[in-house]
Amino acid sequence: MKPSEAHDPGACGRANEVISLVGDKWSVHIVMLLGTGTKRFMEIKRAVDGVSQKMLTVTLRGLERDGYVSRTVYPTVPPKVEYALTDLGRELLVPLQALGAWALENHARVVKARAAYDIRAAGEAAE
Amino acid sequence: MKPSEAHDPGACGRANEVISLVGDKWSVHIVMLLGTGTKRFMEIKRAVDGVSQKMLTVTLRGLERDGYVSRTVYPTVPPKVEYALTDLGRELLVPLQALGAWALENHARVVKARAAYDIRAAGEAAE
DNA sequence: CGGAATCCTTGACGATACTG
DNA sequence: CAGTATCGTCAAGGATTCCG
Repeated sequence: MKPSEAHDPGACGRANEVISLVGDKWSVHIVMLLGTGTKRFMEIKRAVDGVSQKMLTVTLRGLERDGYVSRTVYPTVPPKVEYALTDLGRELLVPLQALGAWALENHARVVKARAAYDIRAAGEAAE
Repeated sequence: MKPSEAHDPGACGRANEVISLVGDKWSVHIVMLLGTGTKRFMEIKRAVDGVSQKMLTVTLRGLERDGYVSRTVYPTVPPKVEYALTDLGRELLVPLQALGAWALENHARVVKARAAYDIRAAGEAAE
């Protein structure tokens, strides 16, 4: 899609399904993390700070359903479940990391813009 | 943590502030749309299907605060307010469109994976 | 260990009405 | 036209508990 092109509704609808995944706070974390290699459930839980076990389960299910993540159960005692990126997941990692890199590079500018905005807003409120 | 092990907690925290913007369903739509040129409030509302007036206002405020979007008020009657991407916004557009392009290209694979998963799930439930 | 089930709180969002 | 304000709903998500 060229930038000059109009905002195609149909395309955006379809793209949204994938993008909404990025919207899920934890999905991005997990995909990034699994980009570094196969992990077990508890490893992910420890690595992704602040995630509840429920949300982790739900998120992993969603990623598995969408074909980004594979889930392998070893029927041992105690149970052992490994999560890894699929080919699709590894491909998704590319634009995702591009976005992440941009975010890191430009985070300071966003913070600065926010501070400037808040000062302006405070000034107008006082006037 | 080494660069090869991409998931640096501090970095992810900072990156999240920007990525969480992508999480906002409407923000992406709007940034993409404004990528095609300056728009008025009602133009955006009409173009972005399903957005309520309130959410549009809130989202635009957020984008303005973060420095992605500029807001220009013409004190005429009736009022006229124009929204456009800032330099920062246009730069964000790059990784965002990369993600959007990926989403469009691979949407079919996700749908397929989802269908396969659902069939598997149904089968297990029946067994 | 991994996960399912339950309850419960919060805040995100939509609908509506009003203002400049 | 471009908002602001208020209210009600509703589901996402956290805490907890039980199971294989």
